[in-house]
Amino acid sequence: MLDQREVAKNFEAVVARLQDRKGSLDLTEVKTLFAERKVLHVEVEGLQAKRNAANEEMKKLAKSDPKALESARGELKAVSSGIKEKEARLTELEEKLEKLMLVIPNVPHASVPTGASEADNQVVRTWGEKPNLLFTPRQHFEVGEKLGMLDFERAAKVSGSRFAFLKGPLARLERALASFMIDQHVQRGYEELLPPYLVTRQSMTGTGQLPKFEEDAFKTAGEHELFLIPTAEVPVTNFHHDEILEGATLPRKYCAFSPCFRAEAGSAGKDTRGLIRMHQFHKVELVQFVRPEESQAALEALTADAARILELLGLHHRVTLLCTADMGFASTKTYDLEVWLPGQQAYREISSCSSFGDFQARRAKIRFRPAQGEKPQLLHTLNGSGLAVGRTLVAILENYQREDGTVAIPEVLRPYLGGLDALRPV
RNA sequence: GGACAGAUGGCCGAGUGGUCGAAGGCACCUGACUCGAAAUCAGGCAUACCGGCAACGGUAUCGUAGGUUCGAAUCCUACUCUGUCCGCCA
Repeated sequence: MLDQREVAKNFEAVVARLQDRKGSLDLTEVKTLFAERKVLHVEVEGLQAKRNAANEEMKKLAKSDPKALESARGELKAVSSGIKEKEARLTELEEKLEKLMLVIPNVPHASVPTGASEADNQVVRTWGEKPNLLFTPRQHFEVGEKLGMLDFERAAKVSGSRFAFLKGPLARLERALASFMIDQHVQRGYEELLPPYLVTRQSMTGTGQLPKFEEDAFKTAGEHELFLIPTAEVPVTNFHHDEILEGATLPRKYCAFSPCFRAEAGSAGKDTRGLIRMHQFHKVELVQFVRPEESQAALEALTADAARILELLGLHHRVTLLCTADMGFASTKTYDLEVWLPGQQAYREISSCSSFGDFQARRAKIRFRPAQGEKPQLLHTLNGSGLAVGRTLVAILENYQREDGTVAIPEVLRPYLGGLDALRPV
């Protein structure tokens, strides 16, 4: 959520920058409501002050003059009900304003390129090179099925489309990847959290998934409404909901492994084959809580922490800076990590690292005290995938495949697989 | 699922319908004392919004939402959450 006062103060500039995003919205109503609210607010406060003063008199009359008390009581009753009416209108206005504010996206950082589509994203750097395969590389699902370790048909029977069973060594590889990533991040100063996979509406609103993107989420049936997390970002960011952190304890860095659940509404027909786009997948997430002045540097560092996993796995990839049109709702700036998939002959997103400014902190009420005795203020949040485990598995299957259908296991993962050096057909 | 208990400031914890933005304590800040520190003493110390250069003044906030009342932290109702015990279960 944006700061209402900032929006009111720099209205033109904010509107202009929001126009650069896709599907920008009209903010004139916000401006009008803000002005109206201010007038009404002053009015209500004045009336309340009068009532409070009158009540002081009542206190005295109660002792000295019971008769005058009775007549004054009638008058004050009218005053009180008048105030209540105005208060109700004010509440209504505020709710309307709040509702509008909740669906306004974050303002892109000045360093974010303006663009009209993902074609305007900028490649910032590239690591490694495309593997030199002396045969026509297969796509990961062909590799997996040939190995007899990937079963979409049975998954469809059990759960429908966009689910998969992994079998044997491939299932173990998925677990190994997650453990490897977590171990690496813990070594780099991230604290591991194992979060709840079901969260409240409030938590989903705190990080920005709601109210605007409810159709993307799975939620529980029945009167006990809970949402399946689309990413560990939601529980981990809300870990500090409504808290004031001591400045000396910043930055706080967490990593978390979790399954992620996504309805994938509106992506019908996209990536229908394979493991790229699933209703359920595993991800290791990095989340940071930092001082505002440190968030830009923290984004660079967090992105590097995520990219480092790809480097250790020897996977060729590039880092792109998303343009204004391609950024997520809550983000001020986002780097995507795109891994090379020889089977697809394409770079595919495997991590998305964002800085949110105080946008999430304002929604989730996360503050810090800069120094003892100083006033609490909103901190900045960041997060990024480190990495999407399923897509990493895809990248390994495609990049490490051999002509005979076996798949080499990257050195760094072998200790997690009992020394296994390759996947071989069963 | 059943039975109780509770929800107050950064933390702990008092609170009779008006004298309560809220005692007291802890933590923290300033000053005094001290060579310095500890201890002690004095003062300060919630958040948000509005007005003001400022001092300061006003308004709201005691889990959430309603209600009663001239007036609610205090009374009533519902809800949420937490704790304890019992049952059930991985």
